[in-house]
Amino acid sequence: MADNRNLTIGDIAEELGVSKTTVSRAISGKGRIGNKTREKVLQYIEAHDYRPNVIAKGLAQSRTYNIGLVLPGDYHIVELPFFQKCMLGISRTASEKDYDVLISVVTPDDISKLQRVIVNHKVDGVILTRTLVEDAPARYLKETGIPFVTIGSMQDDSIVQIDNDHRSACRELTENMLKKGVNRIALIGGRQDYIVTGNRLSGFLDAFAGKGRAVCEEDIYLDVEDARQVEEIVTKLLANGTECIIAMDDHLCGCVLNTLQQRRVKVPEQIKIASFYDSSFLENRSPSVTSIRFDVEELGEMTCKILLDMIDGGEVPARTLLGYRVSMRDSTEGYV
Amino acid sequence: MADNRNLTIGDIAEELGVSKTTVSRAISGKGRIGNKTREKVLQYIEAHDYRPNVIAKGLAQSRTYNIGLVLPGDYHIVELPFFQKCMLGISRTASEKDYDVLISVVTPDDISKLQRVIVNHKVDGVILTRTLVEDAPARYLKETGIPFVTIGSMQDDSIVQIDNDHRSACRELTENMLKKGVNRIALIGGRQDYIVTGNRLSGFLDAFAGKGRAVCEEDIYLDVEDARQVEEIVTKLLANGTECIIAMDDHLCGCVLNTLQQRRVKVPEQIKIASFYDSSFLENRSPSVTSIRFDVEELGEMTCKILLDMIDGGEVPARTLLGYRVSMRDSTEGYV
DNA sequence: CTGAAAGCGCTTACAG
DNA sequence: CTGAAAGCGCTTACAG
Repeated sequence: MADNRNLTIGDIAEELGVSKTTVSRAISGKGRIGNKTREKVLQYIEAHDYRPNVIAKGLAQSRTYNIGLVLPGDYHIVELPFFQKCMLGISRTASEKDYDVLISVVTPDDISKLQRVIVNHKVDGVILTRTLVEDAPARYLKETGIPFVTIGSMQDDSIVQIDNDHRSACRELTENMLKKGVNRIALIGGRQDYIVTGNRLSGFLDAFAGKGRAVCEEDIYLDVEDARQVEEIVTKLLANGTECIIAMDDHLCGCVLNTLQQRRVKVPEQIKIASFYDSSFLENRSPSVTSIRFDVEELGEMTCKILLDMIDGGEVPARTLLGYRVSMRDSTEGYV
Repeated sequence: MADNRNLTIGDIAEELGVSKTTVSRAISGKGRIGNKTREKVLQYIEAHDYRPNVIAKGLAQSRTYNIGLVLPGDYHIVELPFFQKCMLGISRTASEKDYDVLISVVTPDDISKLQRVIVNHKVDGVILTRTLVEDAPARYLKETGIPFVTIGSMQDDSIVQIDNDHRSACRELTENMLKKGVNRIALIGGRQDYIVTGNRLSGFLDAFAGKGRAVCEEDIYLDVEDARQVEEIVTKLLANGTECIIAMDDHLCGCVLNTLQQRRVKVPEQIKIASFYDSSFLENRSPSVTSIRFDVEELGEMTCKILLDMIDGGEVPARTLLGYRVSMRDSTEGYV
């Protein structure tokens, strides 16, 4: 194991009485080479468990065989399983192509960790795992010219984007509720800097518009971040005659459920609840919570595949939209 | 920005009329060099925003300036915020020393992703983020001779370990309950393959032994993984006269709370609950849940620091034990 | 089909 | 204090 650490292309060449060029060609499959010669080299390699030094290979080709994965370092965000699942999908796909994943953690006001990785030439391309209205990382990457893609949508069409269809998803969920005869529906969402917040809101509004219904402005709460805010909002909504609350993520939904439990308000009898679903945290609650599911690992895989294609100089679609599934559960039962 | 991509040490040397050697020395600070010469080079570098190619530097020094972070790919585990928080601490510390973090995801029966990274010489050292009784990754790394450390304890003293003191933590928590006059305490824990499970169990037993009390065998449930199992156990415990349930992690605790809620069992009046705390998911539940807190980001930082020392050939402590905090909250109130 | 040589961008003995 | 040269382990025109 430890003793083949230093087996190089030169060693093999010498041992086999051929040139390093030949060995290199046998390995890479590039350039003309005799069949017998190739076999001989390949066999030797196999037998001695030779592994090329990817670093040296990278130097010669100006490649690193690494992709950069940019993760948000903000407090709450980090705890969402979304990023972890993304990472799994990305990592798996990268491995298959002999690429590795190098992480850098950024916050909206500090992208220095990303810059370091780029400037040090440590990656061949980058994946951004969320998109902001004012997206400093995207702007920076665009300037450098390095291949990169975003998970999440952006206005800028020149940026390659992969996303789930949050707008349609939220529309469909809302429509389902309207069809049931639930009329007074409230929406609680996170930061408006996140583009996804706006998309979900649009879907919500689409559903109402489709039915020719008006939305109460006071039923929409955005930029909600902590449990205390949720508590206040829920209190207001209960007094309000709200029939259903849609939470834009599971963290918010958890806060809503806790508040309702404290107030001894029964779900779905007194109020209905729905959420966006990334995690298993809501899975076993009772009642089970209606929610929208995305296949986040698939999202990661697809994203990585597209980035790798870009790095190889291939043509890739400017925008890729993945699906979703609306799971109606106990928390929205009733009203026929 | 994009145009200084190719500024090399050779360009600088030529421009300044010195040798590449000199430039290299000015940058690295190694080797004797005239003060004026150094200044001249440094100024040029500053003015032209030169960034050394870390890859080339690495090749020459047989270094990569990357550390490998091994993450578990098992289903449930991935969702625990523990690993994400660890990663933040590690990444931050690594950045400070100009190192980057490269991730590889392994499962107990497939460590090929880790092997690839090692065999490709892509990292200078490795961090294992959990420890198993039969730890394939640790065994493999030990064989290769590469510097590595584990987050979590191991039997093998030749392996450098960093861990929180789970045993003492669980002992103290249990003692607190015993002191309150709570006698019938049950313990629900995860897989026994995880060394941490055993440590927490030991702490639990320590507390009873310290008071000269016997533990009911039937109050201890290990290898519990899913919500259904928890449900059965809780049902049994309720029939049993159990006064308190200690859950070994927040996922299990969440399952316990859900079951109790379904059964309309009141916490803490009818039964008391305590947990181990990594996340904010239990934070806003009502009642608030008594739990043990660890500073996971600090754990990550410390671990990274120690690994970097090892890589630099420094002496490091074989075992580093970090603290904890027991937070008594509403879920264990009562009994004086 | 095969090889000698230059090159990727750095570092580091070895001389001076 | 400074430099010419070899080397890290690979790739890739250029010849033959």
